[in-house]
Amino acid sequence: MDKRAEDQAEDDGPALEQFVGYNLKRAYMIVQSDFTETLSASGLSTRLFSTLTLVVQCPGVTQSALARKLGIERSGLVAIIDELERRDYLRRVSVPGDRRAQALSPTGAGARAAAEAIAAVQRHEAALLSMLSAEEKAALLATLRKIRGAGEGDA
Amino acid sequence: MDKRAEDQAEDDGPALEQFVGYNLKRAYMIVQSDFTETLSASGLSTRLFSTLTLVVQCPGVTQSALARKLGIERSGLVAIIDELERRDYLRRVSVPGDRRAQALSPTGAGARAAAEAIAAVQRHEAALLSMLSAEEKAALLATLRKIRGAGEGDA
DNA sequence: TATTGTTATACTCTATAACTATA
DNA sequence: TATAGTTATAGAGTATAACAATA
Repeated sequence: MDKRAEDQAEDDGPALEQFVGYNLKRAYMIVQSDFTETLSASGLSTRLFSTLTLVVQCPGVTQSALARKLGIERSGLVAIIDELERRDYLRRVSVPGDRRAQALSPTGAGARAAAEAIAAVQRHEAALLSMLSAEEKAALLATLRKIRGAGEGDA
Repeated sequence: MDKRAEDQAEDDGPALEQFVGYNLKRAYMIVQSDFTETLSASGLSTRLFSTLTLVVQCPGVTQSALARKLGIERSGLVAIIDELERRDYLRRVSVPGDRRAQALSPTGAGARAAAEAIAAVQRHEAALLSMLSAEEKAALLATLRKIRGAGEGDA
């Protein structure tokens, strides 16, 4: 019995395994790891991917609004936008009515990169979760959205 | 309409919302945030909590085996063990058969702290997820474990 | 006064590489 | 040669606090 098998043979017991939070974290790390690997082909990190995807989806969104959508501070968004602009995936354009704000406008290259990345993630996620039936996957999504509803309203 | 309502009124669309990974991340962040807040009363971080819990549950485990259980590098475990030992929650004890290894032995204070933290997390998690029926929660755990089974075998 | 974008800074978590003492 | 614990170091990712420009 090698070390890996030895670890798995030991029962981690109910203490951690009983928690939704613990299982959520472990499952998330599996999916996140596959996700990161999938994206690395496009040279996109998780942050760049979700930011780019949202900008493509909501062209003209301001940085502050985008930071709220992403659930991060607007100060943290600056470096992400810098990088996406450096890759020519989006541009900061001034907003006519408000000279403080920067609207984010995806370029053609950005839209193409987002579409390709989304397609790749769809393929890889479907393969990774192929052990789940369509019903199971739907039930999982419904439950996860319920949990999100509990916490994201009063955030 | 304030800014928060405005953000929510915009549809984030199918692009990100369709992904299990994205919903897993958002749900995980909700639960993790509640978890961290709950633990802060005991002065425990997530890392300290799960490490201490595992040591209490598997007394005598070595650092290398523990690192594998936690899914982190053994170099990263050193500071965690240092901190738990500093708080007198566990001790490094030499292993008779192998002078390289350090077995981790929980103290009485460590066992008590772990038990209290687990009880607190149980209470808070039950309250946070009170919108889920017992069946829903069981189905969620079963599905999450299936996902874990897919990824943690070949890790 | 409040908000937008920005910078500077620090903190947490984690990984990699190299070292030592053992095996 | 390989493994256990350790150290040093670096890299993400994020948060906080402050600032100038603008509302």
